[in-house]
Amino acid sequence: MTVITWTDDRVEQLKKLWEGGLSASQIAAELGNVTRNAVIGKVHRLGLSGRAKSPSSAAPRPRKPRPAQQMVRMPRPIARGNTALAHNYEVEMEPDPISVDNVIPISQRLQLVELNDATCHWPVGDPASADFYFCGGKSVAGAPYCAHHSRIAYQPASDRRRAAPKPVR
DNA sequence: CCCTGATTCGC
DNA sequence: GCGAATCAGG
Repeated sequence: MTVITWTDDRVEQLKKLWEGGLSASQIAAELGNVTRNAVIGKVHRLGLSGRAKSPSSAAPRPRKPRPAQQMVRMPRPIARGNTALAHNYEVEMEPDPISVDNVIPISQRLQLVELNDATCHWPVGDPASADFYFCGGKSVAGAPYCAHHSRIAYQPASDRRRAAPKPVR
């Protein structure tokens, strides 16, 4: 497939047709092998964008944040109640800096069924283990964790720039 | 919804 | 530099 670019010939024809008042799509059809987007893009690059264009088109466009598909950024896929890990390797959860996990009073510890909006959902220990439990502390408003654990759970971790693969468009 | 040009931005 | 995606307007 011959992929021809903008040869002098085609550019000249483009200019002629454009200034002739033809629309971008018409020009694209005339030239062939190009889309009207390509034509418009080229026209702009050539600097002959302003024809007798509509003033409305020159309307001040503030800026487009262009989130494309807005992607919901979760704080972190922290281990929720039960991920049913078949594997046995060390659960790499954020190690508690102050090691509160070991200090949570047994009386406060909860089983899954005991959790509610007011209790901290922070899992402690191996979910597959019998001594697994949830923190059970007092949940902070808007968070499923107590003040201490929500601080851990919602830590920024890392801001990645644009790691969007986007192989096909 | 069709069209238009305009703009942005990943490639 | 190129052009698809996206936008805003008619």
